[in-house]
Amino acid sequence: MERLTRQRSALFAVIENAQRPLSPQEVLEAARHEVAGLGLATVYRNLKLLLEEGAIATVNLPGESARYEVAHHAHHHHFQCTDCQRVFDVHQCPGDLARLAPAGFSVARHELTLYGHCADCQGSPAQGVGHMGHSHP
Amino acid sequence: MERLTRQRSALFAVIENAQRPLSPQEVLEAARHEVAGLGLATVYRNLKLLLEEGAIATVNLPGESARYEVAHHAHHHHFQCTDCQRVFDVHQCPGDLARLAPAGFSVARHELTLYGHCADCQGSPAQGVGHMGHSHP
DNA sequence: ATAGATGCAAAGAGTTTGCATAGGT
DNA sequence: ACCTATGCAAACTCTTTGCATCTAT
Repeated sequence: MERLTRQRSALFAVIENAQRPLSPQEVLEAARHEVAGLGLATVYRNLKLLLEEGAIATVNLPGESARYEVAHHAHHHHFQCTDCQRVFDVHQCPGDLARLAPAGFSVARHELTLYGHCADCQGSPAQGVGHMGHSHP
Repeated sequence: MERLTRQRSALFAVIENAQRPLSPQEVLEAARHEVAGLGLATVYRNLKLLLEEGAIATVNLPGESARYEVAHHAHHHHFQCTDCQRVFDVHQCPGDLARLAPAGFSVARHELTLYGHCADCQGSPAQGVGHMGHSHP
């Protein structure tokens, strides 16, 4: 049976309260405010557990390592700001993408990532406003 | 100035002749048929060089490490077969995705990946026909 | 009390870099 | 001859695993 430890709840709370998908490192840093000696291995182990029980979901963007967000089962996509590197949810979907595949191929699923400037980075071409740290410093 | 070595031309030939994006490991294995003692570091160094001179392009799919293909500058997307893991080009594009982003966000670019069964894997639910190896054995 | 969870450190996988040598030009 | 490119091995980053200890139940 699973146990409710301080680290597990802190870790989940961090993901739940984030307004965007977080990397394991970001989760570690945020959760350490709550649980001082938290180790990175514990973060990875709990991310795997939370994934298995469906509490969180993996966000994989092209060329980036995995981020994690609370599982909101609705189909959605992601937007990455090319200034601040933060990732945001996009709840719209172009739909009907099956027709794009070559003849003889069947399409079951798709992933879409949009790139551009987020609302905070519109005016400032080199850095965001600084709500949260950059993924790529 | 750059030199034309056996390894560099073999390496580029492999990518040029492939009908799909290849991983560094796949490039190594294929190029070794031509240049016996080829090292992985040489593959990585030449991939970087070929990228810089615009001869090849990186193909980044969500959750996968980078693959490489010849640079055909036309905008296109990719399809990954969920059976054989191979990646194929998709030359169609849904277009007009800017409208999907949240208000205040500007969209400059997008990446789209389709998933399903390729032509070869239509009938066989567990493995492909075996033209080339699986990325995830 | 007991079995799962933690933290540390070591082990893996993928990619990059340092260095002496080989080989284009 | 010169100087880039190569191959090997070590370094690095990210993630996973082994193990002794801790702790929720």
